[in-house]
Amino acid sequence: MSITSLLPVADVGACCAPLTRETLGAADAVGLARSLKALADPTRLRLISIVAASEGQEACACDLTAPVGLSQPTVSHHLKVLTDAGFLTRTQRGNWAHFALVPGALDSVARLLTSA
Amino acid sequence: MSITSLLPVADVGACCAPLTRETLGAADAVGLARSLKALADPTRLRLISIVAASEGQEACACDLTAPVGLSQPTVSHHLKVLTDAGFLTRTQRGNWAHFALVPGALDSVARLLTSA
DNA sequence: GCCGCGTATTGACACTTGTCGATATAGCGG
DNA sequence: CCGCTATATCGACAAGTGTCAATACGCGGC
Repeated sequence: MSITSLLPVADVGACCAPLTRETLGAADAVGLARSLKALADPTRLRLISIVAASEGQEACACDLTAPVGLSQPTVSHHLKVLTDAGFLTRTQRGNWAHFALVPGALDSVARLLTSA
Repeated sequence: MSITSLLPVADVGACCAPLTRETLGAADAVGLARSLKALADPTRLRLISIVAASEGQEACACDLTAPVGLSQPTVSHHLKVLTDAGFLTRTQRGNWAHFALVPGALDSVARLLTSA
């Protein structure tokens, strides 16, 4: 895990004007890039997708390992990255960990990329 | 440059339903991740932003090196990544290279991230 | 034809990242 | 209290990435 991910995360969307409206400051660019980096992995995209498709937009970690076909530690790692980046929330319920979409997090990033 | 970028690029948007509508297939996930990877760098975001803010959404490469404060080869590299990913187009005019935004490319990616 | 200028490519380097096996931690049921 | 199950962390490794200095390429002017 890089140092960068220890800095204030979950600032998704609390940023700036869309890319194409005015030129991005260096700091804003770093922040947006951090969010995009968290998304820029096929496995993580699929995990988000699966969670989003689950009812209540929430899924048990135990149901996430098989679909992506990777080892349990690896999936756990990806879930942590997504959680640290503010796209998922983690709640422990009994013995199981449940991950839910943070409403609006994806949309915030999308809004920054949109020109309209 | 990794092998992946040699595969059919510029397929931005010619993909699939939004992440949150239905679960992403493995292949689609790889494609979207590739697009996001191209964007997930502060320097590249700033380059896009500068190009977008230029008139005609087009800028000369000579005007792009100074603002980001990196060496000329590095900027050239980033511009190539963005071009290969289908976000910019390159046109040589005399001695100078001009880079323009591909209309709708960013929006296509944004649309895949949006739930609405 | 040669030179100078703008841009791209190459080679090298440190750093980051995705992955796994092994291990640690935490909660439940007996 | 003990073992079982689910999840997280650790350590290691290969592969990918951002950066630069050096060099090559291409075009216009002299």
